[in-house]
Amino acid sequence: MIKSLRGMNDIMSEDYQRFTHFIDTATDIAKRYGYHFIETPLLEETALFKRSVGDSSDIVSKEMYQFIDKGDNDVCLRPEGTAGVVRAFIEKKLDKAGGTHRFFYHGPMFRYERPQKGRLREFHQFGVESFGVDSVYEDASMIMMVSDILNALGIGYRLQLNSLGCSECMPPYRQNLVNFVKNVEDKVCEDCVRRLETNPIRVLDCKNSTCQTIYKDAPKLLNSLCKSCDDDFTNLKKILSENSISYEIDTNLVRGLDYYSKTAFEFVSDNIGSQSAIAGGGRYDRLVEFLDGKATPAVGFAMGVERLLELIEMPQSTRDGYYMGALDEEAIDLVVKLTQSKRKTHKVTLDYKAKNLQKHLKAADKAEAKFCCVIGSNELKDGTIWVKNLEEKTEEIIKIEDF
RNA sequence: GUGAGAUUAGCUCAGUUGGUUAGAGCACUGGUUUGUGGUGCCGGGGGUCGCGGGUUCGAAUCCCGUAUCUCACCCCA
Repeated sequence: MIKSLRGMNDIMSEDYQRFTHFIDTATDIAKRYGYHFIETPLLEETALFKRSVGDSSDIVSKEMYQFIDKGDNDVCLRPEGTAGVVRAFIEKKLDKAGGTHRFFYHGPMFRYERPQKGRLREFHQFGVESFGVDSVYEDASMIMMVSDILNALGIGYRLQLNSLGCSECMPPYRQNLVNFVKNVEDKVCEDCVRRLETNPIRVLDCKNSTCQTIYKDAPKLLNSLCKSCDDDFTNLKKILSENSISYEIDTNLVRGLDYYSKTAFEFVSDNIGSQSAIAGGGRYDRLVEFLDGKATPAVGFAMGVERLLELIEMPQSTRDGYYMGALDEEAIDLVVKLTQSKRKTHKVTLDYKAKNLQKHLKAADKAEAKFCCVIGSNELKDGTIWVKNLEEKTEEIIKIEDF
């Protein structure tokens, strides 16, 4: 038997209900915030991700579905959504056009990882990107938007906040941190030694308790911010508080992708295991420039759809539409005909076989129909149809032409 | 990529120190109460026990390999 590839799932039945409910809800809210849908290709030039996400990140260095296509191009399946949207933004020359441009997207992403709960090789993200607004109010709006989406879905969360500084204050801080860690290099774990080379800021959220003890005295990013970054961060906290969004400051919160600066945020859930981040994002003012566009401030976030599906409270399903059945063989053709016309306006479940009334009622109940409609020899003779409202338990016999 | 645990019917799971034809509940399906459901009664179909080797007179059960899932690390949404 041929099975689906490791870490790749079929989405159907109840999962699909949840999936579309999430996408519909998030889409609706994104539109209210002024965002427009964008669909970018699943396949992009590998260089795009090397330059945006960063060569040193795990995502690019070991998790990409990368191959040479028949035209000798080095391509890969997208491991995340932002890079493609930024590429499209620049390619359509919206950077030169100026103004603000807001996009949302959703679709599959691919990373060659070891699957576990909340982590798949093909997974789905819903994300938004805002270009051209440098005000921290935009960062706050975006956080409130995520909050709106999660609230609409009945999902509980904690919001963690940090500032990663800008090109002015981050590099000196990074150097300070590297120096600090180098002095204690023999005491920290292997992973941290490796991080020193790849992504030094990452040592801060190392889960090793020995490391954590050592890093208590490490220089703090929030104490090293320049005036502009510090003001923005203070402002952000103020705006969120005024809008009743509660948050916790997490000085160790580091986004995994290279392009983030200033505001970084993560929404986490305590109810889905170790893969607890359900949404993450932040500001990336330098990325458009990195990808050869005209410098444009930008901020965005992405949500992991599969992680959210487990947490969504689904609205109670209600009876809807009609169930049609025949009590006698002779009535089947008429039932089929009536079903066809009823389907122009309503959901109709049709049974092709003649059965007794009890069977039909059971089937109608299972189909979650609101009305059970049957035709037998009596109805056939009188030109009527028997209709029972399964919710109110009322029934009536009506003329075929009035049905 | 590392470590640990799982895998038996469509689903959730039993299965004794290795011993006849591998079970249950739910689901599915047929009959029935002679035209009234979601909650009656009686029956039926459905499993190369994840896959491949090995040990044994005999393997769902023991051993080895492998795939997948789960949990943790790592990473991230």
